[in-house]
Amino acid sequence: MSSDNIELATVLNSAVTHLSRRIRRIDDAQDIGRARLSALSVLVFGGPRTLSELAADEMVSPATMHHVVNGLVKLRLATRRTDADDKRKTRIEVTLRGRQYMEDARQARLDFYTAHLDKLSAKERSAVAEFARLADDWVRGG
Amino acid sequence: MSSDNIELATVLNSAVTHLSRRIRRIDDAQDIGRARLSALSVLVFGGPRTLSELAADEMVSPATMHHVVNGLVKLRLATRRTDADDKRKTRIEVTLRGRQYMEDARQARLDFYTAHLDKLSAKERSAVAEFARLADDWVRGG
DNA sequence: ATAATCTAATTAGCCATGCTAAATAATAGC
DNA sequence: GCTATTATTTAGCATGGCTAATTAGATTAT
Repeated sequence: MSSDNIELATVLNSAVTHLSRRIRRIDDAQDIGRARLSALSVLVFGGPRTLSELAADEMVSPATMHHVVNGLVKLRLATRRTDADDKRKTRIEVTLRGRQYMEDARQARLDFYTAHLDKLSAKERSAVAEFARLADDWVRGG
Repeated sequence: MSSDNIELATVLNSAVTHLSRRIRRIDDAQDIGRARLSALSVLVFGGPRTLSELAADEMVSPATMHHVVNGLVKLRLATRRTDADDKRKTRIEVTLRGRQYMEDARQARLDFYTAHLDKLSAKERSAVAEFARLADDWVRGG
């Protein structure tokens, strides 16, 4: 572990922190809260799943996810129904309305990114693409 | 706006989303919640300020920040006192204990980053550094 | 000097989002 | 059939978000 990497980690930590805050502000412009938006995105991009699976994906307790899903269902962004094979399980599925909602929210983020990417050189865009690839590795590898 | 940039924005959005989730898990290992941790970091790195200023920094209402600061003060991570020049204003300042707390929390994040950076080539590290610089620009420029 | 207006924080009430614990119903294993 | 395990829901609490109202202090206008 070199001191250069400590310095780079510090700079990266700061950048990711500030970027996350900025993205949060974009997300906060949506009508629903962060927990609902995040759970909805798991459903939209990952497909239907049981309440417990969704809770595990989001790393919260089933009780918490129960509340979040209540909110999504109330807003007609998702539906819940008993699993066909196991009456104890509840399957959660995104609605068309929820899918459209997510698309709008995602588009707001993409607009932020593309506005900035459009101003970059090919070399800079290449660096961004490389970072995205590395970050994905980090998250997958733990 | 090119379709390549839309694709890159999509990939970057996904990477930042997943990375943020991962960082959140690291932060969640701390005893205090996100709002308190975030407010504390503003005080540690940006210095003492009034309650309203802190609320504005965190983009929440003064009433919300009032509650968050109550929590920090109760845990002795920050102090509050009436401003010397204006009796309506409350100044919030981090304690030594709070400063140490923040350092521990930050170190947990840096450990995550350095563990991954240590495995990168010089070229890859250079891309990460470039991204950090760009992201900072994006956040500053709005 | 006094009154009117503005400002900063606090209180009050409500809702969302976290948790643990307990309860209920369904399923699995013996 | 009975016991143990599993999935969800309910209950209670704390944190963190909001708006509205209140209180006290500061500034401005008369």
